[in-house]
Amino acid sequence: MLAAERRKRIAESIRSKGVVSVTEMAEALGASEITLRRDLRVMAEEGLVVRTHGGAILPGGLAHEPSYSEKAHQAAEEKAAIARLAASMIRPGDSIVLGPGTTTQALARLLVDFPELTVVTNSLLVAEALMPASHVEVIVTGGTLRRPIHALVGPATEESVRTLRASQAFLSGNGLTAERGLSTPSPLVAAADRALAAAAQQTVVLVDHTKVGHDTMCQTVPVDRISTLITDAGADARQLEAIRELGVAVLVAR
Amino acid sequence: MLAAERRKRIAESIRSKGVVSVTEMAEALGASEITLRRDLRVMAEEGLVVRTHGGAILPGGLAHEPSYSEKAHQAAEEKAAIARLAASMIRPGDSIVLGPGTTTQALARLLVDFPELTVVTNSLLVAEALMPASHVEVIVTGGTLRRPIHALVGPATEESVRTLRASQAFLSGNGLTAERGLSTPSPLVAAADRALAAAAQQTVVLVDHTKVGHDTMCQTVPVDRISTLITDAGADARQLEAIRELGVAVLVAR
DNA sequence: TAAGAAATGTTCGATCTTGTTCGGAATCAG
DNA sequence: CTGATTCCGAACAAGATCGAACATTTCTTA
Repeated sequence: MLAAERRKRIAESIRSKGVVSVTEMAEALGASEITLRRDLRVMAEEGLVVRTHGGAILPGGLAHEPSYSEKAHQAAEEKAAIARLAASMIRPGDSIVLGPGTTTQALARLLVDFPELTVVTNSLLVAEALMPASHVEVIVTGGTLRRPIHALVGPATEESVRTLRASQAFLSGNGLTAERGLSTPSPLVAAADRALAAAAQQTVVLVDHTKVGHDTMCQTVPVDRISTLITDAGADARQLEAIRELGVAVLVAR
Repeated sequence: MLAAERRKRIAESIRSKGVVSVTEMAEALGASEITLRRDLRVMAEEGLVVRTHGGAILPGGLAHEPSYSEKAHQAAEEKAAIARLAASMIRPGDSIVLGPGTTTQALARLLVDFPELTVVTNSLLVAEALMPASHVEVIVTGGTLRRPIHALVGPATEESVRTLRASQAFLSGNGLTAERGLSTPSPLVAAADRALAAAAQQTVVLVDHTKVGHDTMCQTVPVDRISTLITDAGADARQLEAIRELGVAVLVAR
């Protein structure tokens, strides 16, 4: 295994998952931990990653430093798989909407080398992730900063999306059921999500299995407004079937 | 085996896998390692590959220039001093505007523990810096992402500031002279800066000494619209005097 | 066929990379 | 707060890779 090849794999892994662990990568690449640490140190000096205890995360500071352990265990692998499947639905020249959330952020990172694309987002994490995507035009909605999700919400957000039209909106949330559709705990976030969905012809919902069957306070998008659902293999089959019967194309990422 | 054929095979291999190893290719092509090294050296001179220890990789893959983070370290001490002085001008309960730039970002970092404050900004770096500032309400303008300065510009930016009013606008720029006022190289950025300044009763300009006396393409704020200038001790005294005579309060941070 | 030129291979000391050990620092669990 | 665990980097040793210089082969040309 060449050093350059190793670093490339590290870069890929960190771009799709947002985080890498020294131990995991050492095992996956068949190298010792000290070698991985040396790689990460070099990459950190080049600004490609930011070193943390036990691994590294993407640079850009916006991703509030998740001390690794926090973020790593939250279904990062599943989210990356969902993001990959979602990315395959996007065509060059499209205009798309990306909502807040770590899954949409993972999707954004996959669009870095995309040729010709316009992305509308209210998520600062998505905007940050698309910073190196030189062929992607990024339009950020205005609004009030909602710290927990690093996104913009409020009347200004809804107003600034009103004049925009996109082909697809990729949204995430905290809960999804067949009865109530996509939901989040905050009314402000829900209103912003609704506005984003209204700006697109199709709404694609990205949620990992931990959210399927859950319901939270505020409905953002009813099921009949969802055209596609992308989730992972761990999702409850009965819920998925119920959602599918309501006319939603349900895709399971692997 | 002809040299040309060998190089062709090397090029094929590197295109499909992204990397080649000297040892592997030597064995696969039945040539010695020194020959492969010579081939790679020639191909590297032609820009077809990038040489690494043990092999070569595709060019451009890891091309990453840390232009921004580099700039952040220039005159960091002076910028911090300017930011401190600027922060002393802000009162609890104020509404202020922060423009793009590393100096305004430094100012934002000083406001983290500020009680009661509303900040309007088009800079993602400022928004990021204010993420932990739990008592500061952050309003981000909409707009198109301008990557080099991590800020939002364009008609949407100007539109979204139109309904806002603040007491002070803290702006930076790439050049400042008595004749032409504050200037930046980009018309889009200049228009955004003008809109920000128009939303505030007073305009405070923050520039370190390296920018005083410089002039760049697009004027953002004429001198008679500047109420206060904050710079550091290295600035040209004659320029400062000329600016002061035009009615600007000139403060020198130490 | 023979001489010269170009490409290729071999040897060898220098350099770079990698892995192991170990003491210290950071983080976590209780 | 404390002890245990994990992670980190320094220093050294082992192995791999490098280029220079020279030897060898292959190709060209007369």
